[in-house]
Amino acid sequence: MDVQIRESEFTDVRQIRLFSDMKEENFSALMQAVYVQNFPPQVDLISEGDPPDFLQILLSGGVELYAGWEDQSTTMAVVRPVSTFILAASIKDQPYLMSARTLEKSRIALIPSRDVRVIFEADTAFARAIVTELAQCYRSVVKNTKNLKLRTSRERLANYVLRNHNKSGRTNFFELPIEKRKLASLLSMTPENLSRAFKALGAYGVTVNGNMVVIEDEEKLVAFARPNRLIDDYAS
Amino acid sequence: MDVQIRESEFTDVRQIRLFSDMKEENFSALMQAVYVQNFPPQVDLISEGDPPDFLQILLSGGVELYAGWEDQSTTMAVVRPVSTFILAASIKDQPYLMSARTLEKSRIALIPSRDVRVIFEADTAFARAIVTELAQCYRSVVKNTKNLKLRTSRERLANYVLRNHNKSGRTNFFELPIEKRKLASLLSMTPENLSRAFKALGAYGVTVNGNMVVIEDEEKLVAFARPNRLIDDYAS
DNA sequence: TTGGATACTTGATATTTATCAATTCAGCGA
DNA sequence: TCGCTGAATTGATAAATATCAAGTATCCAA
Repeated sequence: MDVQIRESEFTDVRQIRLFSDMKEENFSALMQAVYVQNFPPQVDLISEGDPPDFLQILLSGGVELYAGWEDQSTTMAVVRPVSTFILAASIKDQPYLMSARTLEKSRIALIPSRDVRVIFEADTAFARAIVTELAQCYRSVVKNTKNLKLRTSRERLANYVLRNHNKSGRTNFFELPIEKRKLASLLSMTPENLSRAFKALGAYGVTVNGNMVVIEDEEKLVAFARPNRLIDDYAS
Repeated sequence: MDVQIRESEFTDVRQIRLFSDMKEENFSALMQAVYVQNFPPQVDLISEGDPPDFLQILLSGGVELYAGWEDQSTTMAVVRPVSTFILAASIKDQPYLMSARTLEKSRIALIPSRDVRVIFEADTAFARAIVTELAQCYRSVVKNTKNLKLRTSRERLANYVLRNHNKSGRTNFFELPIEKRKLASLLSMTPENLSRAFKALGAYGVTVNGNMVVIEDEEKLVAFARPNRLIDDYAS
């Protein structure tokens, strides 16, 4: 059942970089076209190859972007609120390259791609924001490619642990935000390999218990992971 | 020694999608700021981590984009004329994520990034073209990620052969546009592995002699490579 | 609280890919 | 044309990663 966007969500969406600078009237016009839906976990939102009818905004919950080939499938990214996804397809009006499914109970706002393209033509601030967003997305994927091509699976895991450690305030522990088999796929490894890789990081002061990861000796882990701002820094 | 842009190159540049729709006066303004340089082969043009002073346009020759981490290095892409590179860094004014070097004798036009950003604000057609270009770049890297994560090295090579076969007019043969060790790096494999992979493709009608690749049985190769438009189609 | 489903882990083994070493081959300048 | 240099190939081996098969832990619903 489709529902209205809530006042607080309206504010959240307005604060996304993509929309924050656009003219009030254009933002309102976009929000007129929006509709919001609630989804249970594990629901397919879009399938790769489909035409991009909507730009989607995750309001709450979590979404997995994944892609397949023949009988294989791999997790490409995890989206957390509040942010948009599949912007490039919407803008180019080209088929989705990735599928998306909810990880958990999620609320998602849908803006018809047509409306996005219309406002894009009309609002220069919006156009500028889209450029920034796309450039950011592009750079993220390039970093990910470097991560994949230049590092072993253990090194990828070690840097993943460090990134989450930093993201969660350097408190020397954090909870894995996704289940391990999805993390394995995201890092391009099998669940078995991930399990063993975690064990191997024990030598560098990392211990895992369920979803809880503890970093006992950050220095040692850094020495092994050798993080690099041109790969691991999400900001730049 | 810096030189002037040639009349024919001016026309070539004007025809790049990125510039084709912009106002004459703005294009002229950009071209005023341009300077052109000739480079011998194997010259470093930019280094990852550097600030993006210029948007570069390859007029003739060839450029390799590569990236490193610790003592490793990998080829990320090969640029052919006439096209721009490192647009995202220029627009975002963020450090380059990749280094670039000439593969052969090359002519390159340099536009100060500052000028690009100024004209970007002033010319909506240019802004729109930049969005299209960035979306295209993003989608290319996503396809590449799928290629890397979902396929074995032999499958990547088989699909590489098929793509070049199609690009060169389906004449059942083509010449490798780069040396094999760079191709190996591009496909994320070692030169030794590439050599053996080519040999293995013999079973599917592919023979290699120096830089010449012959496809004797396209059907058989397709059956092995299983190309997919959401990975191998550069257009969409 | 209990049973069943599913994720996770562990061990054994297979496959893929990388590394190292030794030739062979090809291009190029003297 | 010769000889040098670096690329490419080949063989042997090692390392990384995947697969298969149990077993264990965990979560959730009845």
